[in-house]
This record gives sequence, structure tokens and C-alpha cells, in this order.
Amino acid sequence: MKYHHGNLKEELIVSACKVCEIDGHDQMSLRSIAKEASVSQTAPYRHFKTKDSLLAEVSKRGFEELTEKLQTAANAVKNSTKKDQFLEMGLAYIGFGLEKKNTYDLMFSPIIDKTEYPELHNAASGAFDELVKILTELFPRISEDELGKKCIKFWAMMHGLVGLLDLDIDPNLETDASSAMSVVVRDLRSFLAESLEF
Amino acid sequence: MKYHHGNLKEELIVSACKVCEIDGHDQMSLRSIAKEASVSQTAPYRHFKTKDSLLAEVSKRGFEELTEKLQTAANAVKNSTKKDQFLEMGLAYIGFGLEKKNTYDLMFSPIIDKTEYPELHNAASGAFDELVKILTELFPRISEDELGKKCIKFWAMMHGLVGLLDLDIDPNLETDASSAMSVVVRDLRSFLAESLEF
DNA sequence: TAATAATGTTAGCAGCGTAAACATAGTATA
DNA sequence: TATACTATGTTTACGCTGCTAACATTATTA
Repeated sequence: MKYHHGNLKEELIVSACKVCEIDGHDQMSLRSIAKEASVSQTAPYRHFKTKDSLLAEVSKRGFEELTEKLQTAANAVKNSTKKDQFLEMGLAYIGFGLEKKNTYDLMFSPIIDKTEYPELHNAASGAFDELVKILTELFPRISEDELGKKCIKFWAMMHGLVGLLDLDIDPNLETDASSAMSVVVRDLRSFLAESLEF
Repeated sequence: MKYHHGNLKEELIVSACKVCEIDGHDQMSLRSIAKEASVSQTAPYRHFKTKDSLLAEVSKRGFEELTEKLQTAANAVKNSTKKDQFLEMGLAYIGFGLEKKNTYDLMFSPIIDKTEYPELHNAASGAFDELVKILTELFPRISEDELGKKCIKFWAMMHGLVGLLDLDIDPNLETDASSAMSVVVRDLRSFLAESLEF
């Protein structure tokens, strides 16, 4: 048995992210994460006060990645129309939410109390602030209040859509919900174009 | 010790709803629910195959209540403008989401796989169908696809808003996010009026 | 009335988060 | 360099969890 891993804290976070995304966040036991990192079940307690504080770290990294994705999307079409910048950001947001579904679920899950983890709170606010920053450039003339509302509308619509798309409504069940959703999924880009304000 | 409760299944569901709403759905252990109903820890297994199937029942009732709330809201302003009907429904949706926060979280939590519980799936679809029904009356001329999109937009916006409002962003932390949110909260009605399409 | 089904309890399993005690390795100080 | 101290790992154990199996009691039915 060899002691002193070298960088166990980082390794545990990486393992936790892996377990979360691959097995889902209901399978994220401290024991399974420790096993993934090839250490004993209680080793994480040398680096994290509680299980939740490790999950908070995973969540935090999720928000950081989302922030990055929004930046990248906005930059990719920097010289395009407002409409296209909005659109790309929307698609980036939804893309992240669906691609990293389990992490996204964890990020917005109520099991981690953000008021207990300031760094997580900052990361979450940071993603929103990035949106504010970009929209400030897009709409330099409107008031701060109006800008804030635009951001909330965007965020709410994206967050809501990810939630609905997550629901995985069976398109074969011919309900109103599934047929409506399939229309949206069929051309998400044009749906977003209609839904967002420019 | 007296056997044969009479209607333990119903009583367990009621107890589960109570535990969920009061203590939060992380505190919903089968044991605590059984205790609330004053039966042994394993009594629920005579009526529910798994814990999740009991939670599914709680979730289902949540969707039924939401459906009812939407109906009631729409009926209350039946002779008013489309705008007001939309508004009332939106406020009813958000009101439910905030008032029954814990139940709402459970309803949209990924821990219960809706494909495993057809009745839950139906209840969830039912809430959406109710929206479709109401909007069909409001917009008798538009195509089915357009109507579906309108419903998704409404639902996504409401679901997203509940999620954001749930986040409980500290208004004292002077971040962009909290200041934007406080503007929305200050006059939710007017924010909704701006956000919804009529 | 006797057999059977329905519905309750008790006992016990493995997995969980976590704390305490212990072991080992790296670092600072004499 | 020897020694104390700190950091970081392991082992053990506790109470809680979902769940199963075996058993007890009541209700139903032949």
C-alpha cells in the first residue's frame, strides 16, 4: 500500500465528475468516487469536509464550463448580428445542458445549498454575469433594469427548455406534449430564433 | 398492536406528501414516511413495490394539483383578455412552483424515471394538455404546430423562472444576477406581461 | 368451518455518510 | 542529523437507508 498520492484532491474531483456524468448523480457515493480514484472510502475526508462539499466542487466546475461555452459561442459570431449572437449562445446553453445532462442536473439540484458554498455561488453568478456582459455590448442603450430583465428572460427560457427537453418525452406517445416537443426539437434553431428577443 | 389500518395506501401517500413538503424530498425516507403514518418500516412494501413508486405517486399528485391550478386560474378570468388569461396562468404556475417548492422539485427531479410510471407520465402530460386546451381556445386560428410552440414557450419560461426564483439568490450580494432578479421579483406581474406573447 | 389471500410486524442484509483511532510519509526545528 | 510535528493515508465502527425473508394476524371465500 502506498501512501501520499500526490494530488488526491484534484484526482477526487476529476473522479467525481466522471462518476457524475457517466453513472448519474444518484450513483455519486463517496465510496464509489474513492474507488474510482483507487483510495480508501474515507480518504476524501482529508480534502473535503463533507460529501456535499465535493459535489459543490463538481457543480462549480460545471458552471465554469458553461460560462466558457457561452463566451466561446458569443465570440464565434462576434461580427454577426445580435440575432445570431443570441442564437448561438442559446444553442450553446442548451447544448451544454443536454450533453452534460447529469452535471447540469446537479448544478441546478436543490441538494447543494449554494449559500453554503460561496465559491460555487460565485461560479453560478459568474455564468450569469457573462451573459450580462455580452448583452451589455449587444444593447448598449437600454437601462440596467431592462438589461437585467432581458438576461432573466433568456436564462429562464434556456433553463426551462433544457428541463423540458430533459424530460425525454416519448415521441411515439401521441400526446399533445410529445408532438409539441417534437416540433421544437425538429428545428431548435428556428424555434429559438422565434422565442428570443433581439 | 392493531393490524389492518383500513386505508394504509392512501395514508402513506398523504404522509409522503407531508414529509416531502415540510422536510424536503431529501428527508423522504421510507422509514420517516412509515413513522408519520404510524406503521412499521416495511409496511409500505405491501402497497408500493419500491420507494420510488411511492415518490412517483407524490409527484403525480403534484402534477394533478398543478393542472387544477392552471384550470382555475384560466377560468377565473375567462371573460377577460387573452393577455390576462395568460398572465393569470403564469402567476398560478409560478405560485405553485414556489409555494410547493419541494414537491415541485420532486416533480421535475430526474430521480424518478417517468417512463417507468405511466400514470405519472400521464399526469405530467395532463398538465401540459390542459395548457394546450386553454390556448386552443385563446388562439383558435393558428396551426397546431404554432400552438404547440406557444405552449412550449410558455411552459419553458415558467419552468425556467421557477428554477431561477428557487435559487434564492441573496439580494444583499450585489451581483448582476441578484440585482436582475430583484427587479423581476419586485413586479413579477409586469415582468410576465412583457415576457409572454399574446 | 377450514383454507387461502391480504396485510401487518420483526429480523437482518448490504450500502451509505461520517467520526475516531491508527499508520505512514513529508517537513520543520533542535 | 535526530526528533517532533503536521499532512495524508487506512481501518474500524456507528447509525441510517432501501429492501428481502420469515412470521403473525386478519379478512375472504369454498
